[in-house]
Amino acid sequence: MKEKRQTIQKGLIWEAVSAADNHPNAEQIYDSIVVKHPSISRATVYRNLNMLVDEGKVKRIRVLGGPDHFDRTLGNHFHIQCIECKSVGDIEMLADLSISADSLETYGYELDSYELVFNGVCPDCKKSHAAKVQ
Amino acid sequence: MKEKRQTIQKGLIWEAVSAADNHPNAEQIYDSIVVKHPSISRATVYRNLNMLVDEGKVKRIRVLGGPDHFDRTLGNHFHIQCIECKSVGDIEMLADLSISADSLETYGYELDSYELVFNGVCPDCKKSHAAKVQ
DNA sequence: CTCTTATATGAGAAAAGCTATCAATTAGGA
DNA sequence: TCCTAATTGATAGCTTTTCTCATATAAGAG
Repeated sequence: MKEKRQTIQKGLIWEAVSAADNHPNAEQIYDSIVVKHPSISRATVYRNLNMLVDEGKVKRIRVLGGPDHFDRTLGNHFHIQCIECKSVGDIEMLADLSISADSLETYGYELDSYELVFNGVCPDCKKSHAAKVQ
Repeated sequence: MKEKRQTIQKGLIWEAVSAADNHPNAEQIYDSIVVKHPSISRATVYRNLNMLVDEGKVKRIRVLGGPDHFDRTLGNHFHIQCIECKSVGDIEMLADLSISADSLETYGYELDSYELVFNGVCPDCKKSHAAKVQ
């Protein structure tokens, strides 16, 4: 009795996250699937995203005042969210936080994960500001 | 017509955040105030916490799967949350992220803030594990 | 000190995001 | 093909936070 069945839905959700060039949230993933597979439920999307996160195949990106975003885990990088349009972009590894993470043991904690998210104004939104000011 | 009135409630909320040695969430702040000032409303607590965050007097700590926590901003430090008991602790500055932050401009972003949260098991929860296993 | 009025509050409804529940469906081994 | 536990879809429910609006109040004007 192994357990962990492969289902159509699981496949579609994994595809949707993998294919996305942005960092979609659960609703956006649902939207992208429901066109081709109208019977899919939001609950299934949330459930499977959680599974993928638990399995380490997908990273959950928690942002200020909005739904979680999801990212196929491909190497070490951080994220930056635009505080205006809410889009999420990638930031290449800037600091080696794994070193910092190790020293956490001096605090008596057993480290599980860490999350670094930058907040700023993206190039596009900066541009539209300039347009408005003129 | 300046505008930004000082109220009893504002004072109480600021006091509550300042006095707390842990990193309370909105509900805990409400609870600590309501004993002495029973008429205070949750809405007022949320409203004023948001103001304090906007003014930079208080830092919002966003954690996985739970309410935001709040911390009086005192110098540069990060946070670590126990993934079991949900308590939030302080971590002294381990890496100079302001340097990393500067280089974000190469991405065309205008940086506003960043947030680094570690997730792990706190000393107390580790202890109770050990107790159970034996 | 009183009047004025725009800001702030309190109470509760509502929104947003996510999880729980459960009957019906289905993957996949026997 | 059959069996059965895992999974799904639908929806209710929960948690956290914001919104709405009538009422109360801070603080400047007179």
